[in-house]
Amino acid sequence: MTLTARPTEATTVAHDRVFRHLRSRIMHGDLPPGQALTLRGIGKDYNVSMTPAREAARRLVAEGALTMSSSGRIATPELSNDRIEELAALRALLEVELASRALPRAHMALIERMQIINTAIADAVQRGDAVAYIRTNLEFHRTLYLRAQAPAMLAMAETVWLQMGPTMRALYGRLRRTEPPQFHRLILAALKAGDEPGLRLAVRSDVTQGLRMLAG
Amino acid sequence: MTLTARPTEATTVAHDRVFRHLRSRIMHGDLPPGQALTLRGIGKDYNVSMTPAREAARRLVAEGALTMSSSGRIATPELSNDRIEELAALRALLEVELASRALPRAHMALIERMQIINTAIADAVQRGDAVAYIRTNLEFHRTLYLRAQAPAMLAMAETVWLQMGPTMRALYGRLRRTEPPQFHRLILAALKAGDEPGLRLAVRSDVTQGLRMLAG
DNA sequence: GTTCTGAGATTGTGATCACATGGAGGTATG
DNA sequence: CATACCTCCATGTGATCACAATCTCAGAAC
Repeated sequence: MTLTARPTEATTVAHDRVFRHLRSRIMHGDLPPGQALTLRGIGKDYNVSMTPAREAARRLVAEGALTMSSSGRIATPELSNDRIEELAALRALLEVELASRALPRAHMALIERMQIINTAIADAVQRGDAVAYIRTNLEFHRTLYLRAQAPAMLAMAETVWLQMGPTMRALYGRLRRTEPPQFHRLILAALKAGDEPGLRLAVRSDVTQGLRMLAG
Repeated sequence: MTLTARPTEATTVAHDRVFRHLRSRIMHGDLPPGQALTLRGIGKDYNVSMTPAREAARRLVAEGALTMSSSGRIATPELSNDRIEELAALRALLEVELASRALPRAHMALIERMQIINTAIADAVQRGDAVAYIRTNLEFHRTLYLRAQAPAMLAMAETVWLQMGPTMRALYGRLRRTEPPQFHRLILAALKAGDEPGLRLAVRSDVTQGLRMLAG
């Protein structure tokens, strides 16, 4: 807690470390849907007692990253098709708005960074690395949305990503993707052209494409 | 977002009871912005130890209903004007969509229920009861949105309400409102007429009116 | 009057424990 | 062979405690 010497690291509190690490794993599809977790197990993984494990679990449940049965057992969520559709609609709503707000502030340096990330996505796809694919894909989006200067909106978008994390991984396995997302090129083109309607369409298409593959 | 409790059964779990009660108080403006809370104090209020109080507080922090300082102290949020604007924009985004989805399913019985709630809002306004005003106003909106069959989206809208709760109360004091929300009449009229564009506009106007008064 | 200091009180954190509940798996019974 | 039952282990819950960090505020120093 008092180790303020390290500049980049915030709090070193145990429950927060557990929370952040677990959150990242879930968001990036490191855990399959329906994966059961136990407080004692989490505690053992991170060398802490049940207390910090419980607090991390609580926060994750509150964010929808984990579900709790009536008896208190915790697991990653198994989403129904309706829920997946709804979350995709939420992504479309939120991310189109975020992209739109970021557009006036998206200069060339940002677009170039996004292009580099896009090549990393292609890498992950070629390696068939689902976790790396999800992580870099979200990084692509987050890089843009950070420019929107809308932290509450970005937090909501991340909450949606979090809820979809385990399912995204399962979906990736079914998609057998061989190429990077086609709509990323459209997003980058619209950004360069300052074309807002085009950007909105491209983002909406990108965030709902997985859904279309699921339904089709 | 909250646990799916069986309709008639009250959960006996302490931390959940604390969580729900505190959440309701915050959402409805029972606490002013910046109000500090302590775990031992919460525990005392609900006759429980620190443990359930901590868990409730964690969940509320995760939902944005409470903020945590770097030293772990918890308090209701004091929102900047930028943040208020952003949350209002989120309300507009989410609630316009929810209303739009509810429209095809909004039959006369629902509209009549909303009209009854609207008179309760007028009541609260006349009595100058801020908490009752906020609660009935949210009930008006929630009654409509429940018909949208979009639980994740509704949960997000509630999260926004939650974050604005304490500030809403403070705003209400400044507004010195004497009449019920004018746009509620437009919402009801659009519902009756099945007028989607009109409904979207009315909802958008309603959820951003407080903001306009703040800025103006 | 203002600022610094330091001691005491307050507060969050994490570990541990007793307890009740629920689930899994084996056994008996049809 | 299937199903009901029962026992034991695993798991979440809540209370309590020791501890460290932090806040508060009275009093001293300038």
